[in-house]
Amino acid sequence: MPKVGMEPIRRQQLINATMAAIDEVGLAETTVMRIARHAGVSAGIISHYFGGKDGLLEATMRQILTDLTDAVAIRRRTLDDDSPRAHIGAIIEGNFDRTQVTGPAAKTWLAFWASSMHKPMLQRLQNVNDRRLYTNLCHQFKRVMPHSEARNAARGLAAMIDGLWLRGALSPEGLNAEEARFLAHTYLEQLLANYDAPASAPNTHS
Amino acid sequence: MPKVGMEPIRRQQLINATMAAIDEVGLAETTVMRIARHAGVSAGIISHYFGGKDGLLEATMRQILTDLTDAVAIRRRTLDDDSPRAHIGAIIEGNFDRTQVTGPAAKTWLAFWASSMHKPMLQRLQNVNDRRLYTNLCHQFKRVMPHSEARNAARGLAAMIDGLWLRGALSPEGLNAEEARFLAHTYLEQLLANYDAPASAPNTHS
DNA sequence: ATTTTTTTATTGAACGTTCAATCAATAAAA
DNA sequence: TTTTATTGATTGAACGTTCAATAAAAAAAT
Repeated sequence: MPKVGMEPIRRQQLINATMAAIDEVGLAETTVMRIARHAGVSAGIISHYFGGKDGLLEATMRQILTDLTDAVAIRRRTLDDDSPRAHIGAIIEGNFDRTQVTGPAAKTWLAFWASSMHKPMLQRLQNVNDRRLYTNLCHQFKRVMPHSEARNAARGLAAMIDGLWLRGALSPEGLNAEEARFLAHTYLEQLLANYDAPASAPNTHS
Repeated sequence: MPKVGMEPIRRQQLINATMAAIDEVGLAETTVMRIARHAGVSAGIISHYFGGKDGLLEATMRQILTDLTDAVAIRRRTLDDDSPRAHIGAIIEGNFDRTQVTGPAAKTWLAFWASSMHKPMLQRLQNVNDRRLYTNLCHQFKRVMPHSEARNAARGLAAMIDGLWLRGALSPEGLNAEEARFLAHTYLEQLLANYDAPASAPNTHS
């Protein structure tokens, strides 16, 4: 089977297999053999392409974070309205896209989240992303409210997004993305209510 | 050292040592030897009192959940005001007490949270607690707003509490409990604003 | 076109390490 | 002397990594 130019293909295969394995049995029981079996290759290949198991795990987390960043960035770039509400709305939407909020990516994300507490490299990646979410939210809120208010709004909305997502990942039924988005947007409207004109229709507590 | 009636003492010692170990190096690298060393006993004693490592981990999670439940229950029992606002406020306060929001309990909690995704017994414990938080919030909100509204308010506040706590556990500086409580209470006031008279002073966006 | 050589990709058994669990031995209290 | 509590060396299983062997494709030579 050795064809030339296998590297990018195998790398992606193994990253996907890693997510599948973590989704299946959790990070603690994800062995290189299980990952290799998912990818249909041998265990040794992991060390060959990623230097070892840790390298593969790091690459997998990197991809998840990249996917999230892209999901947000694309929505913000294709905005027909430059208002803070539109930007923050796009951030919410992007955070509940996550390539696939349901399925392997979701549980993998949470597994890495917990793991990052004690692995400096993962913690660094985690922190960069957390800070970006907060900074972006803060910047938009500051356009319509005092800075101290904006900081609290950003902290609150960031917590709500993570909390919705966390509860979704843990609930047996998985994350109801539609409901999560609704709750986040409703909260956003409440935050903006005192400073901005309502979006399209006033929120009528349907 | 063998005195009679050591069982409850050793059990507590080992549970505390488990939290200390998880706080120190994370769940993945928490071995029975490390726990035993923290407790100042030998590794074999863990199997003797808890049937094995898993038994000890389960007991540790049970205690954390019990502590949380108690922290909420105590505050709700000593309420001088039976209003929904007071009850929900007590739930918020209890959730940010957690015996010690900072320190070993916090990281242990998150570690178990992630682990519960693939361990049925931990998942059951996790679910009972999540459901209780939601049910309690929902019941109080229903006293002042339509049921469908109340459900959303409860889901939103539950997500905010978990999200604040999650971000706190992960941030290098640890959870700022005071700030978290402030954000949660502010959100509560926003949720109640349309249905209830303000608490003591109107919220003046300080 | 066919054969030979070189390069690249992959395998999987072997190795060393780590860990949880066990249990016979031990020691202190009753 | 009996009971209770505890130890810690041992055991067996599981894991990640390594590396010599292998096999297929690509390149070179015929």
